[in-house]
Amino acid sequence: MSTPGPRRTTIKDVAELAGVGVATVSRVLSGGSASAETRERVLDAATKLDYRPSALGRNLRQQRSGGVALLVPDITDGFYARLCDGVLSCARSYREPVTIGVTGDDAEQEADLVGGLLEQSMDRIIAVPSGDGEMWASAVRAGLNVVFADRRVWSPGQHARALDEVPAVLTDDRSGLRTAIEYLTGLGHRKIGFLARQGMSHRVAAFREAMGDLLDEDLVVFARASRDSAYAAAAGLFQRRADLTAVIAGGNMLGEAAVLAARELYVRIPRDLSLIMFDDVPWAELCSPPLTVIAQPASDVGYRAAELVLRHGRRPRTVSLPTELIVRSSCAPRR
Amino acid sequence: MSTPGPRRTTIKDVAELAGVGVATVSRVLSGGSASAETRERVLDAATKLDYRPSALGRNLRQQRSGGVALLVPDITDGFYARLCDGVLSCARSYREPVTIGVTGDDAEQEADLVGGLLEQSMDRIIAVPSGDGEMWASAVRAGLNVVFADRRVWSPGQHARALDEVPAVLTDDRSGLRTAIEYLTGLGHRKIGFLARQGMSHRVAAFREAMGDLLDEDLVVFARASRDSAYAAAAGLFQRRADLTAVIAGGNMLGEAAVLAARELYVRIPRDLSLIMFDDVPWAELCSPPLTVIAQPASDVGYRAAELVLRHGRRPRTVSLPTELIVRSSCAPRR
DNA sequence: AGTGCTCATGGAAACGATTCCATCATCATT
DNA sequence: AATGATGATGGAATCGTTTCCATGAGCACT
Repeated sequence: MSTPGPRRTTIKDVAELAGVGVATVSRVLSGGSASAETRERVLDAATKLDYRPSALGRNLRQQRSGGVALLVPDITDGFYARLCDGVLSCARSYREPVTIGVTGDDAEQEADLVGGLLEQSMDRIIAVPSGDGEMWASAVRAGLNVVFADRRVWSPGQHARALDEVPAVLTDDRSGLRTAIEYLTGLGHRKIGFLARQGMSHRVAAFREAMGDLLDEDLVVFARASRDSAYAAAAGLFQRRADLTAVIAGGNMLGEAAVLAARELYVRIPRDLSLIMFDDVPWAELCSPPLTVIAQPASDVGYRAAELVLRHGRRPRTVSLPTELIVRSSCAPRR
Repeated sequence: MSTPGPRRTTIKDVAELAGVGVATVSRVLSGGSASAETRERVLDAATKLDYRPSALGRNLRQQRSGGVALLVPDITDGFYARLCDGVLSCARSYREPVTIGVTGDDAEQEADLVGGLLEQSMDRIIAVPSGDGEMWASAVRAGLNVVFADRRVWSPGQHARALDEVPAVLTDDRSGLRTAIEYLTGLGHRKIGFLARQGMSHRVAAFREAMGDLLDEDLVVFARASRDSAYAAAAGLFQRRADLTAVIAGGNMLGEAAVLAARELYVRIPRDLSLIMFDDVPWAELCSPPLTVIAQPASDVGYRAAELVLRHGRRPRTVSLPTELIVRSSCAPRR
């Protein structure tokens, strides 16, 4: 059935050809000390045999499989796609493979995925967490090396501080939202809505805070992770509250849904409704009208997170990356 | 430094608690034959100890690491993101981890990545191939279990047929292009351009074939994998050939670039130029004007490819998934 | 009763690397 | 010249699983 082909060349073969012991070969190849002459003989033999150390053997011995895992809610979302890209590009320079899983913003799937990783003895993981702190706390206790990206999660109990030590790479949503809201209120808007997705509680909290007295709790709505749900949430909000004059979409899928729903309901942007969207995606400029957005350095978030988990040096608690309001044509003064 | 914590429970512990040999435990757990009583005792012990077999040990023994690798040109491209999603969702049901790499449509990076996978003893890979047949042929000879997705590559020599056996999941570009071109010629267009990206030679070939006598080789242009390059290619074509009245973009990034370039150059779509884009992305509808597209079932491509590589049953050579022309507002009769 | 067959079973040998530890040579110091 | 320190070296153990093989029990048939 399978190819009976020539056995893979092992460290033993190299040792034999070089006339040394396997231990010496291992040492030379992983930068240990050896005499110049031996080193040369080993290296020679290795190249002659085109020897590639088997990750399998190494992994078993070291009780950990190499590589990094990456958990995102939805790889189809441009933001997370860029985040992945950032991780991938950093990991590449370390020659570490990246295993990706999508959680769909669902705690159960997330727990499943993490369980699978544990089974693989993966011990490094970058996650956009969806689940409860409980699960992550136990994962950390199990020795998993976690870095949070885009959002984080806190220790459930007031005693357990495990999660509070987990490094995280976030975007500065708070300040992004603040400038966005300043911009909108400057245009005269008072009734400002927020379209959120499950798992965006940090962003919602920032919105609430930035809105201050203006906050109308009825104007923040939640959608689940799907496009349909986003559309339903947007359409529902627009129909329910005719007095709404501006809305902030918590992500590009929400923004897309908002544009679509507005079009469907004959709500004109920006004449009837001003729209600001989180995340600057290429189509925001192509859209009609071009969308004013809060740009986030998605790729950098991924890259930095990967650095944190891979370099593993002395690491800062949390790094926060700047956001930027890019004004295009989807906002107008309140009429 | 590392936790001195309680040793991971191994198969040996289970055997001990159940009062049987390790071999028996292994058999029971992997569905071998055993007496009812033994089976129960083993299962009991396993649950009591919360035993999870270590993938590391298994992998070493079986000389192959589990999981699937997936190579795409650019995960930031909506089409490939959806393809990934399809693969991920299929792999999930098999509980197989997926390792993703991006090639950037570059043969060298691709070869690097494949080398890395070999080192990891990954033996199953789904790839959108960029490189030459040589590399893939040698990978197949090395025992790699390859399935091509979205496009394929043929054996370099006329003797070596290794690659021709590799299964592939493709979209029916040929028929998609044919209907698109029929549509355009029906609107009176004769000078039809094609915006391609490196690695899209199959699509270009299909375009050439479908164009027949109408083909003007000067109207097909190539871009590299970046957004800038796509923009440059589109702008170059539009400026160089004022007689162009219609253009087909070979992918959504090319389409985006075409819209942008047209806008920049005051070329009005569809009045001055009709545009059809490969791949129906959400923003195509949001764009102004909404874009006529050749829709491709990206997610299905991924899913089917994953099925092929994971089920590994008797497998068909190649499966071709239908495309669909979705007419929106980016094409108009030639004036 | 003896022979042959089918099972369940457990010991032990892989798999390929790293790493502990003992050995030995070399060299400097007393 | 004897001792100690240093450094290079290789044998062997180890990681956790699967799988080969031998053993022995149970049973049916001659």
